[in-house]
Amino acid sequence: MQSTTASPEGQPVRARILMSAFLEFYRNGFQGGSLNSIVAAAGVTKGALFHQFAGKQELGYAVVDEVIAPLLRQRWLDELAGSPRPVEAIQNAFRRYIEEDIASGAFVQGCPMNNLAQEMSPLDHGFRSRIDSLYSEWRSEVGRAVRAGIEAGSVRTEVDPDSIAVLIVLAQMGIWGTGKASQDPALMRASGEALCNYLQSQAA
Amino acid sequence: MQSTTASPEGQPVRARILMSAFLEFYRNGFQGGSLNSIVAAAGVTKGALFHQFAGKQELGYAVVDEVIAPLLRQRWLDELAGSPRPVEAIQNAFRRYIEEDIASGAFVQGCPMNNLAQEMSPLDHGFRSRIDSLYSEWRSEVGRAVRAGIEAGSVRTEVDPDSIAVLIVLAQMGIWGTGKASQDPALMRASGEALCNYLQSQAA
Amino acid sequence: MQSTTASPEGQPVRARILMSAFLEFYRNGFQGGSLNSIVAAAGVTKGALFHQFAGKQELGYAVVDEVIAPLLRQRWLDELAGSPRPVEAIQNAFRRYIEEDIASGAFVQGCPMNNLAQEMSPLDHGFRSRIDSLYSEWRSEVGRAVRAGIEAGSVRTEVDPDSIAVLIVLAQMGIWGTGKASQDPALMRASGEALCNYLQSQAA
Amino acid sequence: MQSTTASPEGQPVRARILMSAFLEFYRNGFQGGSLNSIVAAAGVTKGALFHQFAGKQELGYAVVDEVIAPLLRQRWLDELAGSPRPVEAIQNAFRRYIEEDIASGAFVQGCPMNNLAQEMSPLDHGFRSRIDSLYSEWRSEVGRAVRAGIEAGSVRTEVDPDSIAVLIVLAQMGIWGTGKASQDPALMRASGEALCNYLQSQAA
DNA sequence: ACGTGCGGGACACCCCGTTAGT
DNA sequence: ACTAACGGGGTGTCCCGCACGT
Repeated sequence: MQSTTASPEGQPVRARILMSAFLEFYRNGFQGGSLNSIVAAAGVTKGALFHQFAGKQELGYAVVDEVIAPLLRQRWLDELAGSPRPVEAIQNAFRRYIEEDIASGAFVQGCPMNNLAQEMSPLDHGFRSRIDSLYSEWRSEVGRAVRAGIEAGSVRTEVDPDSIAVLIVLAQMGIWGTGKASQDPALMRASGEALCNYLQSQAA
Repeated sequence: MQSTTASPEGQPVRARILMSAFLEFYRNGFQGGSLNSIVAAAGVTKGALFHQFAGKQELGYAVVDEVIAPLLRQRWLDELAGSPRPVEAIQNAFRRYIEEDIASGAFVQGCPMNNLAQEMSPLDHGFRSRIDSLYSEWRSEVGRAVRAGIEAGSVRTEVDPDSIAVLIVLAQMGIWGTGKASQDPALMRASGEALCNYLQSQAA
Repeated sequence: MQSTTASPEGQPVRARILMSAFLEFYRNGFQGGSLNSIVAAAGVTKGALFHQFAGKQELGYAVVDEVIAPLLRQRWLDELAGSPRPVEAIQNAFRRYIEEDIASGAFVQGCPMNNLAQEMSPLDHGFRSRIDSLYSEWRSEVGRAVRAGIEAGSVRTEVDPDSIAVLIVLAQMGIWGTGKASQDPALMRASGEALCNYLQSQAA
Repeated sequence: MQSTTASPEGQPVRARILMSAFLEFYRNGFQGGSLNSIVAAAGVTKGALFHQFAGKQELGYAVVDEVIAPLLRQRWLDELAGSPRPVEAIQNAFRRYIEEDIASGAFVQGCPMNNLAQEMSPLDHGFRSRIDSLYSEWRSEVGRAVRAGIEAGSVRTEVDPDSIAVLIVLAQMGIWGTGKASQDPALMRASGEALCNYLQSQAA
């Protein structure tokens, strides 16, 4: 029944706040992000924010759970699920998202999940455990896909699926971190290709 | 009678402020770090800080130039300089620092340079250009060492030195980022080994 | 089907709110007390509260009228009504309630009526007039009882009933105030005994 | 040396803040008092307040230590110190201050020390211990004066000095509490006289 | 009769910078 | 070279009250 009554801008208030918060934290970090900016951008009041979330911390947690996690699954995990050729799927994903983020300019802001991980992991257990779970899920999905690829014959039998999974997630951090620090599209592309070349050597 | 007069604690004022600032920013980030905490930890007053540095921003720049840059060179670049076997040297460095940081517990705070890079690159050009220069220097040194290794016969001739350099720096970001996000020593070790195995495959 | 429908917890909503409000204001004062805490403790929503009471102020008035006033009459006035030996009755009441409040620990919170009187009298006429009426009633009842005691021969004929009444109510404020400020049961007992000794000197 | 540089209004900033805070807390209680009102009345900024006091709590403690305690000693303790006729001295003090507070209208605000004691004792140990110490000092001084009166022959030898001291402090709470709750000068005078009559019966 | 979502504003905190003085 | 007092302003928190809806 949801008394959300479709607000003026057409989105329910809670979703508007979450989206604004995601963007604000993406741009300025969690600690640097301002609730005033968030409510202003969302077109709502502080009262509405405080009604929906117990405070800045809970809002941050909700951003991870309700915005970042779905984004991760949509971008990286879903298409990996049933693929018999995981190496190609991963290469394609890297190449596609690198180009997308360069085209949109988003690459200079890095990866939203990694940004939060690097900023908040040592400071707040709630953030750390949520984000660590997502990275674990990511590694686990890659491992499963690689194992499937070995069975399907598209991946060499000697490779260690868990080791590859660790390296891929690690490389995603590093590639987007490099793009953010250098703001150099060419360097970001080179980073992606360095990884893709390594992956190619693991294919059957 | 230069202002380097040894203060009560035995260090000149400017150095004490720099060290406190480095630690504060390492722990709480640049935006989250407090000048009040810094001066309190350094045992000086705000007046002294503002006498030595024009403001928080300039202090941050000085931390990069005068603390982080030397640290980077000492830890990663110096021993790479004349080594005829770069692959081994890099492997050793990774293994040693991973163990050191696990032993000291510092791994949960990540890499100071990467922390600042991820937080400040999109927000402040002064930080970004300084840090990007350091990463460039790093890649350049690795590339030079690999080329030397090829000439010395310790590295296979097919490898692209620049590509390896990109990948190594990228992997350092990713490994320390993984350690920070997971707070799991085993996972950090596994990340390091995944990289070292790859490097091994590039040796002659 | 009046709104007195027994709620889940077995008490009608209005009574539950009043009790929660009484406790909240007793513990944190009227200004410091939070409506959110009250509704949470009562297990109702703010809508219910605002349906029953026009606002915080009216709720406070209702607490005085419907909780504190009955409490006062039950504890101090009822047993005084027909007593021929008022001095003993008052002494007994003081001694009993001092011990009860020490045993329950409530003495560190003082007297609910006096607390509200001291906090709100200069700030809000509605509170002041209600509470002042109760104190007047108290003095009036003590005066009547003392007069009855004089007629019954249990009180010396020289005493001024009104003066005694003033002093007794004043002393109740002072004793519970002393207990609250000192949190020292021995001092509270000594205060009560100092009063009882004085009263004894007024008996025939 | 005091760098207080005699501010525009002629008083050093810290003293102006303390005085404003005392008045604000006297009128609205500690919890109800607003730092904004205090700085506005003192003609200073938030920065100045925060520089002088660590927060609202510390400001409240300083008001007790640096405003209320001296006031207590000046009004009640000093002239009691060497008096050979303590009963008269105390009676005079009560009568004088009751009339003064009625004339100034301050009696409707009660006693500043008792106000804070009743509001904050159960909520904050720092307030409670400070104020309790002052009340203890008061009782101790009255006890000493009564003992001196017994030796000087102005007080009956049977009276218990400690018991009288307890009663006097208790009565001060009660008298000013009564004045505040009733806002009736006649009732406040009657309260004072009831106490003075009792004291008279203790004189030699 | 009562629940939900929300408005608007005040609050204490505390930050970074400056200025007058030593 | 260094200090202390102080200026403004922005932060997250959270409160009381209303307007719907059922």
